Amino acid sequence: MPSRLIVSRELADLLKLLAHADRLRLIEDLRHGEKDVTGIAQSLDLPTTRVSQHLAQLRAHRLVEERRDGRSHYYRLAHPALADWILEALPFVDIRQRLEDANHIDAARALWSAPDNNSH
Amino acid sequence: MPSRLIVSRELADLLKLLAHADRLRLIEDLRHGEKDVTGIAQSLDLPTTRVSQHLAQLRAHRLVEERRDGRSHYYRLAHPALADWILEALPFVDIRQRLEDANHIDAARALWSAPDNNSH
DNA sequence: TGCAAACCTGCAACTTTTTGCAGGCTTGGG
DNA sequence: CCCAAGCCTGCAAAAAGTTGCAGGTTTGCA
Repeated sequence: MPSRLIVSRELADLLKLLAHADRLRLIEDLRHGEKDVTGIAQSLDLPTTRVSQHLAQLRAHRLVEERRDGRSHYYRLAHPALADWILEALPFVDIRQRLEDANHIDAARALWSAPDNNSH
Repeated sequence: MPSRLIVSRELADLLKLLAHADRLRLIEDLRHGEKDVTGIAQSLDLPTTRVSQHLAQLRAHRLVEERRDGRSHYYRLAHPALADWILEALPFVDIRQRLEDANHIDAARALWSAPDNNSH
């Protein structure tokens, strides 16, 4: 039984789901608590339709959970540890391109880890 | 300055690079040491052309390094820690779909972590 | 009841990736 | 020198992913 093959496909699906700048920012945005679609759209400066489409994908794979209250749909990360795991990839991002400016990643990591301060 | 935006794009590029079943298997295959293109192609059961194309992508992003010896090109992971990081995503793969058969992932993890034994 | 806010989905146009194939380069051996 | 092994790249067809828009649903409020 080709277990390795199956797992690699499923892992690839997960990574594919995460491999989009909007969705990564969205996950980062939900890192410090739930938020409604309009709120996310505003803080990421994206049309709500697009945010909704990204959320639909994340929802289909159970990476986010929804809570409805009135007209608003509040989303939260189903597994916050996944966001932590993503942050651990930052050193590799750095390596991937050039070793010269290894410091701007440190700055970015600080930004991402910090509570939301609207510094896009 | 939109640091967050830049980082999310670069992170997305990295994830995109990894988000392919062949490339994940390839990285896993190199986990226990260097190997030449033909060797990789055989153990993954893929045409050498395809392996070569995947390697070109990984090489372009400095995720693998090359060593030539005679007619063979030997590849190795530039950063083995990245392979470890990938394995840490397996619990999320499991979560992503259904919680019922959480055990087949454990089996797969064992397979992936074990030294190469040709059990595809 | 009527209207608007907040979301969601379907769909078509567009962009990006993947894949196989044809052809090219380099190395080692006869 | 010539051939074959081993690998690489270019290219076009196919597949997959993204995006904006039009239109739909539900909820709250007057």
